[in-house]
Amino acid sequence: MKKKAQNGWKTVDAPLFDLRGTMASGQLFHWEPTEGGGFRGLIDTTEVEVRQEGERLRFRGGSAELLCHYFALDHPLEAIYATFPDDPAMREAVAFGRGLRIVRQPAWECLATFITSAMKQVSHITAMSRALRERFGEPIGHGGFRYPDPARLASADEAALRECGLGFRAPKLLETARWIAEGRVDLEAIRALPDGEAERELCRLPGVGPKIAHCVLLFAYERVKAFPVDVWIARVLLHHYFARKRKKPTLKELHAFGIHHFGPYGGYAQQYLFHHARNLPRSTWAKTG
DNA sequence: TGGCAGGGGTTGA
DNA sequence: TCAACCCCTGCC
Repeated sequence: MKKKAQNGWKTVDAPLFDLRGTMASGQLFHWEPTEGGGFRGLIDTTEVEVRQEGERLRFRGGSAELLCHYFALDHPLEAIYATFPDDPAMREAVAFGRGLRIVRQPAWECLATFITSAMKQVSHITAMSRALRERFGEPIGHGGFRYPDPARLASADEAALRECGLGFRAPKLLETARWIAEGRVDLEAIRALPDGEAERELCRLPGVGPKIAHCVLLFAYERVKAFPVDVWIARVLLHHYFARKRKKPTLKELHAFGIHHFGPYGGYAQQYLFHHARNLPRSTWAKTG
């Protein structure tokens, strides 16, 4: 791991890492692209600007350790790929997304962002995240804002959240923020629970169902086997693995298939399939719905 | 320019 | 199992 300061810029080795792909893979919604082809954002409370130069990251703000941890540069990607099922869909997805990593996100920010994501496209999730930060978050550095903590959102009123574009998600986020601020739910305690129990605890929260619980397990609690099934993954699975089935599987059945078929790093497999699917022509999915 | 369909899900009946 | 929930974006 190399580090070298120059005008505040430092570098760190980042072999087999695709920064742009990771940013665009639907797990992060608050990084702003910069003119130099990089990104500016916050890692929890630390303002960071980062860009990729070959197999290295050039960054300012934060430390090499912080970036390595956040971007999960310690995950053994080649070994993870080796656990994936050897089928055409998976091979194509890995070839397309090589270097994509599942980031270690702060739990509250991850949970709150995914509560706002229901029935929304990436561009709008990004807009809601920005609006919430700017309205309720603490300002940091050069125009950046922290994600508002549960206590801050708990003290907001629903109308203010709706003004951030949340629509019917506003009361859900508000209630969940209150539960956490009041100590009725402890996200760090959930982190320590086994997968099944953690999922059940998350699903108690208003606005959290199986899909969002699986996203939090995967993106915040590093449960790399967790397998969120959203409409994109459902499309992929139906298209590649259930095309000949007469009876269309339910979401629950698709989830069970995903957990079983994709192995110990199912969450990684899911992320590669998702990222690949979203970048295929729309006509690919015309028949699968 | 305006109108309309539909979207990365949850929930309650 | 299914409609309702907000509202913004993209498309015609």
